[in-house]
Amino acid sequence: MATNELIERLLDTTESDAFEGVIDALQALDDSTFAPDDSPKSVAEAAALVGLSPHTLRYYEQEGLVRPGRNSAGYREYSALNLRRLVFLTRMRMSGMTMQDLKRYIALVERGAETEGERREIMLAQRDRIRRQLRELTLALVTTEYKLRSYGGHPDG
Amino acid sequence: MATNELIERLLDTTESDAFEGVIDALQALDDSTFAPDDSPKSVAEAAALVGLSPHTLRYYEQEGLVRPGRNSAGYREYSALNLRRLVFLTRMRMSGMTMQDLKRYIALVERGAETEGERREIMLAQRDRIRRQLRELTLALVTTEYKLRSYGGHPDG
DNA sequence: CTACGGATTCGAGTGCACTCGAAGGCAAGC
DNA sequence: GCTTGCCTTCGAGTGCACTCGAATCCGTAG
Repeated sequence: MATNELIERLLDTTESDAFEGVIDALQALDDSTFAPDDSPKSVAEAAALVGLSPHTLRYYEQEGLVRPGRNSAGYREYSALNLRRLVFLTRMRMSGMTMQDLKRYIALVERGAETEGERREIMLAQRDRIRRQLRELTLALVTTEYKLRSYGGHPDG
Repeated sequence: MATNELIERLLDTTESDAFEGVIDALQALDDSTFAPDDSPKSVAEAAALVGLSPHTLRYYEQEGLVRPGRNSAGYREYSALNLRRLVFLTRMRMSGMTMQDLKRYIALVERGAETEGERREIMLAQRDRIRRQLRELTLALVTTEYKLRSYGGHPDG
């Protein structure tokens, strides 16, 4: 998977120009991975593409986070744009953003460009949370490495 | 806070010797931070030191994760060893280890040194989970950076 | 002696994010 | 035309990890 390679490059990067380049590359990769063509996807197909269950996708819709179209039989049809939205939602959820905050954010998106300032605030707060989590996770990683090294030594669990 | 500096050094480190050195340094720092002296701590003091609520500490005890002593009045007394255990528990919880797995692990610890092999397996699995999470968080960070850069541009939320 | 903060136990309640089940509709294959 | 399988809606149920409340006990300060 080329994503890993790009992430490695990102983590090694210090100049902000290269950083931006990698971000764009990852975005392009996302688009081709999650929306391989323009044909609308059923709820099952969309779920498989983004790694959620059909149930969860319906739940997200009910909460106002996505609005897929409907075909003549009333079935959901997820466009490439819908899929991009779903990928964004899963990323944010995985990074600990709550459903409530996500609903607030998406409501702003639907209200249009004049809400960008407020959205920016939300994303800045989210970035801080992610950074703090990265720190905590690193600490946890250190702790498990320490445990792994200590077997046969320290007796304190 | 010196922890951050040590983490920076850790993340910049490639030789495994230096890696181990930093791990030990962090462990020593932990010990002095969370058990400043040898006097046993009350449930409120212990909670403040590790950043949990007294309620949660009692809950952990009820689940068999710590066994603080008791004073003559029946109050809990957390020793330095108990505190180390609590720090470990919070680190593992923060990194997404479930209460069930933690209970399993601690039960093995209490059974003594002959369970080290099994404990090692659990910690290896935990390390993998943490690494995966680091990857997911990085992806989420990239996504929020992308959003932050895109305001004024892309119209797709 | 009494008030007070903080300790104890126990079981019940909360919030989050799904997750499921029931009852039924639609379209392709035999 | 009937089965099969995925689709629909709706409300209810689940699992996790706390979190709280009520009733009671302990020890120091005034």
